Amino acid sequence: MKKQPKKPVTLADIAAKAAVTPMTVSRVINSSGYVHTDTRERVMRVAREMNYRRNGLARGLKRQCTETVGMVIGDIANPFAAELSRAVREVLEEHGYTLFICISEHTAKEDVQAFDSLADHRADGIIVATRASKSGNERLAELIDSGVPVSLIGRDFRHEHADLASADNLKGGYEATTHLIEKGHKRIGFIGVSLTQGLRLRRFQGYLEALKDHGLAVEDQLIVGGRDIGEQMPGYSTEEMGYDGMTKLLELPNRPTAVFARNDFTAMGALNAIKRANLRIPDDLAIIGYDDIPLASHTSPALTTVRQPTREQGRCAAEFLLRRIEGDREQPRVEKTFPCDLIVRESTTLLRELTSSGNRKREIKTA
Amino acid sequence: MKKQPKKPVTLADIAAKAAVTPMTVSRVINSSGYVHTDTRERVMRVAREMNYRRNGLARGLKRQCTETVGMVIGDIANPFAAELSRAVREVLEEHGYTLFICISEHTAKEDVQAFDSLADHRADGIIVATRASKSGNERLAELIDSGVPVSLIGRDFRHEHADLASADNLKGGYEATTHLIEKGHKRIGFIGVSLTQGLRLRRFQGYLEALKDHGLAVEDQLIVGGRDIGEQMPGYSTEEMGYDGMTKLLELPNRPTAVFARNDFTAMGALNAIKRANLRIPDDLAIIGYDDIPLASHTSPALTTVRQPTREQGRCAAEFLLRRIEGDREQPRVEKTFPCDLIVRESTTLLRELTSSGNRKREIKTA
DNA sequence: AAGCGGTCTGTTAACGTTAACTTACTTACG
DNA sequence: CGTAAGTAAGTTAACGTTAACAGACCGCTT
Repeated sequence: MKKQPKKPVTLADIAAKAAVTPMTVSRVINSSGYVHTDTRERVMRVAREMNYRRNGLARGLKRQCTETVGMVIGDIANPFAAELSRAVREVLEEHGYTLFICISEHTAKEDVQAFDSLADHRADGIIVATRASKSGNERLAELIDSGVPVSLIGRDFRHEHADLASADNLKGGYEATTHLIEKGHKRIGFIGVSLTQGLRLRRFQGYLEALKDHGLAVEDQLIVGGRDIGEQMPGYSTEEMGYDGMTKLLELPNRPTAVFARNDFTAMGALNAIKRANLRIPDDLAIIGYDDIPLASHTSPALTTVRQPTREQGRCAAEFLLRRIEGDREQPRVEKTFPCDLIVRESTTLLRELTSSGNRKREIKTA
Repeated sequence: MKKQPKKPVTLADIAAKAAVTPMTVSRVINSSGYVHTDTRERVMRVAREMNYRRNGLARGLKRQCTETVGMVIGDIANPFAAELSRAVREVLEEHGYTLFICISEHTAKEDVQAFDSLADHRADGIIVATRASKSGNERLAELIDSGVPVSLIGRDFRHEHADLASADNLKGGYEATTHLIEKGHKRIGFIGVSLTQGLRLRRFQGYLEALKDHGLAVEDQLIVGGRDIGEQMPGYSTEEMGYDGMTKLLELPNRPTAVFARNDFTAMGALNAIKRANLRIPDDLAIIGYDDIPLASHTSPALTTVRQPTREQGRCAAEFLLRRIEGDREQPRVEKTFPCDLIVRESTTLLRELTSSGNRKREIKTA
């Protein structure tokens, strides 16, 4: 009497065995409507015996919702994205939604693919945490127009009906740079973008603005790394970029005294290059990262960096999305920007500053 | 004549506008069967105009397959898992499948939840890369029994109809330890497990066996870190564990001369603790990690570690799964184990060894 | 001219579930 | 004792798609 495992058990199968109609079984499974206690127990027993699993496809088709949310991120293995997804999941779970994650590997093509997959499989909503791209934005706009609830995290894209949670990376970059300037640095490099591509990166804009506001010149040769070919680079390999970029900077006849790295991984690669060159940090070269990944406090010297409120952004985006899913899909856009915090650690702080405070602005000699 | 964005466009809508039946539209959309060129073009035009998106639920329900595969991983932000998922996706994409990822955060409860979600939404197969747990294994067995194709990566769980790809971490751990022993170390610590929990960790078993085979005693006090409370720890925070563990080891009256860390993050935390204690690596303390994450070659000193063939495992698991999805779901289990490579870098190699080779076995003084 | 294979399109009936409605029986109360 | 409210089921018809089959027409062979 062993059954073929091929065909999954359906409500009808259970109904037959329990001498009721599929509708009654449905009521039992969903605990909705009236069912007599005896019947309920009988049905439940049979369902368990037959190892019933509900069919989400049929259910979703009929009910027009799947209790599922998709999230698109550019790069797994990025502590920032990890924390984001964790926060998103937390919120969704409280509301009974399941999170499915798609990875775009930072390419526009797979970004679009991910949107399509999620939309086609009728996710109730989509959270987008990937970098903007032309084709991605277009497809996104199409989906939003056709009624798919969308919530963005730090993506440079606006739409009337898509909410946005982001960090104030412009200010973060500004403060990081200002921090270095206040330490007396006048020649500050940036690792991780090309000048042309960089304009899309808010923290880089902050860097430029800070230099300008303090009357410092932007030197092309101090801006290194970043490939112009569409940034097809998974974040995890950016330490390579940091190492290479810093190596390039060190070869300059007149090298910078401080460096702002695009993110902490880049900073760690740079850190390594500096050490290999037998230079002292921060005495010979100060360095600042971005994101405050867990490792940042575990390098030596510990990395000065900028923390963005990751959990908050994730939770916020999830809440925005749920409001849209469960409420009016056409409601006007909401946008929330979270402030960033400068986390000062050793990589920008001279040892003597650590003990004696005061006299902050000080000239640091160029090498 | 603007339409309500609420109701998604269906084949019937297109059919009406294009003066054909839904079946014909279906044929056009799927490029199957005969359709006259004129008709095809007309239908395609209308479909594009109306911004049609196919309904994966209805499609999956009717066709009994969703062209979707689910993957469960314990921890996003783990370079190992990232590389795995990348490889899996690669293979799946070649075969027209979409990958959805679920995160279990290393808890059994969410492991089970992820399995359920994927099964309920009728993923065509599931790739499992999480650590084994009792409840997880049970649910997994149920699903496999009821015909869901499952492929495992490095999970300590066997089932007649679930394939397995894994790395030989026992041997990896053995070789790592042997490497240290050959460098003359006699007191070798392990950071990252408790003695009781550790028996599930193959690389730790390798450590124990290597010690035994070389006539070295296992000292309880040299084995630190790892919490007994179900290992609820996301990998990204393991640098904390490395730092704390190493700190504990350094406080011992008779500290080890070498340390094997559970993974590279742990090793990096330990590295940091050693530096803070102003000890030299590897002179005072040699250290070896595991996984060879990209950062491992960018620490200073660069980290000796064990590399597992990550891409290969991912591709293999995906191929196993596809064979099962597209072929006989009841075919006997296939299992493939990949060898690991010891990657010797600076953290276990004395500087003088780097220049002059030879005379490998040498006594290293205890501090 | 009958018949055959190829082309094009339409019809029907599911896939598994559930919203909405209907039926029937029970109890409760003025 | 009639009727309203509550309980416990069953019936019907979708949700959007497609497999399977059935026509209808074409040109081509024999």
